[in-house]
Amino acid sequence: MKRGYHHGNLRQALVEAALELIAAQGPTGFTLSEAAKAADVTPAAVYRHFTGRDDLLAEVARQGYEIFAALMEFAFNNGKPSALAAFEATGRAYLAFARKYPGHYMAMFEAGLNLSAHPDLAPVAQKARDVLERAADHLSQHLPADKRPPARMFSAHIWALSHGVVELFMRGAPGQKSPFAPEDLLETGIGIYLRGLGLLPPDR
Amino acid sequence: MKRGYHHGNLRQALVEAALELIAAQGPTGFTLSEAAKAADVTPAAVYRHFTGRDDLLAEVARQGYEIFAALMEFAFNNGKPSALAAFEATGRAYLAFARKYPGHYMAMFEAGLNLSAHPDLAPVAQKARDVLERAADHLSQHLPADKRPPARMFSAHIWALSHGVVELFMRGAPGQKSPFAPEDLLETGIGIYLRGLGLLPPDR
DNA sequence: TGTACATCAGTGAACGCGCGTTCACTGATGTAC
DNA sequence: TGTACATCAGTGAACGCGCGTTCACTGATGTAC
Repeated sequence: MKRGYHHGNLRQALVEAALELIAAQGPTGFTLSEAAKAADVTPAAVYRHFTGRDDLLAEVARQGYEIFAALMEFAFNNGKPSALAAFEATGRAYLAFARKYPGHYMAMFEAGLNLSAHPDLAPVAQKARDVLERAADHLSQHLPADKRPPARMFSAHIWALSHGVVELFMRGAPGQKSPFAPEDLLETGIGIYLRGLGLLPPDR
Repeated sequence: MKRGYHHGNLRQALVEAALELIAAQGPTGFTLSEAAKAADVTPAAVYRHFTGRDDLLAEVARQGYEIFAALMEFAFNNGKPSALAAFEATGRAYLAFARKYPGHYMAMFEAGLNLSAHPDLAPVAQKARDVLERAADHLSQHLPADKRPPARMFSAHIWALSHGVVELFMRGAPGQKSPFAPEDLLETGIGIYLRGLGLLPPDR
């Protein structure tokens, strides 16, 4: 790490400290003072880089959406090799993101951030949502127009299923254990759903 | 309300004050002191009825699971008039519960309570889960045994979808609005899923 | 019915704590000459 | 290359706040006689 002015890159160091705290204690357990401490810095120093606690939290979420959108985009891969394969890849990418970037995920979806209160946040969040919707739209082109559900509804179903799987079965829900791996749960769930749409052959 | 000893029924009054606070500010925004204040009582009075903040929160969740299980049981109605109708009714009941009892719902699913740390909580939570699983099991009897997914997986899919719909599309997610009513989203989602299982005719 | 007593729900004051935030400051870094 | 100066990232002390929790208490209620 290059040491530049004083600390070097305190801004990013704070973001990373926040990430670990959020991953460990949830978005509400995260504290400006603790993040400062983890970055070996006085709490007051945080105010050189962020307007306050909320702003730091929002930056964590923003970086999360950035990574998330990129990951989904990569998985979608412009609908190649096939609309179906690309769609299933985005589903897997959703879960992979939640697993690999728990701090980001929690900041994005469990912090209750007001998107419109943070102008930097809304567009990148929308961008992430758009990828999934695009994948759904591509795929639904393979359906006869009269039995085609709106792509936004289609993608909302998958988003909801994925989010539910993460929240209920991936978090080490204390005192409760899932009999299935989240990845399997999502994969089979999406499979059944796509069969229901006529996008997969009816037989298993 | 019958006025009994001193306050009457402070224990339940505190639970109800907590419910409103949780519904308004989320489970982590809930505060023992505020709940006491809302019940017109000193914070110290709470300790006559609960061992502390966590215990009060857990009681809110416990009552929630109680209501939830009863509601699901009622909707399931022992699989009548048909396994399919009963199953769909439980799905609707899930969402209805989340909408009607937001404070309970949040305490149950968003507070991150450690089920095993609160011995009263685990059995009633399990009871609620069992209803949905029973509904799934009934329904899956209508499938040929070789294409029948395990009932627990089946019910996990529906649970995850329902939970995701609540979290993403029912909460007045600030700065973000859903194009679909959560109820519609869940109903269509379950419909497609059941068609995928061969439990509904393939055509719309 | 009346009185003396026991119970115990709720009080009020106090505690230590960590929080987010502010402010005047200092001293390391970057830059102009 | 050396010096004087400007910048500004981070410090350290302080603040007011609300939190959960404790404790000795008080006084309304219930009960025994």
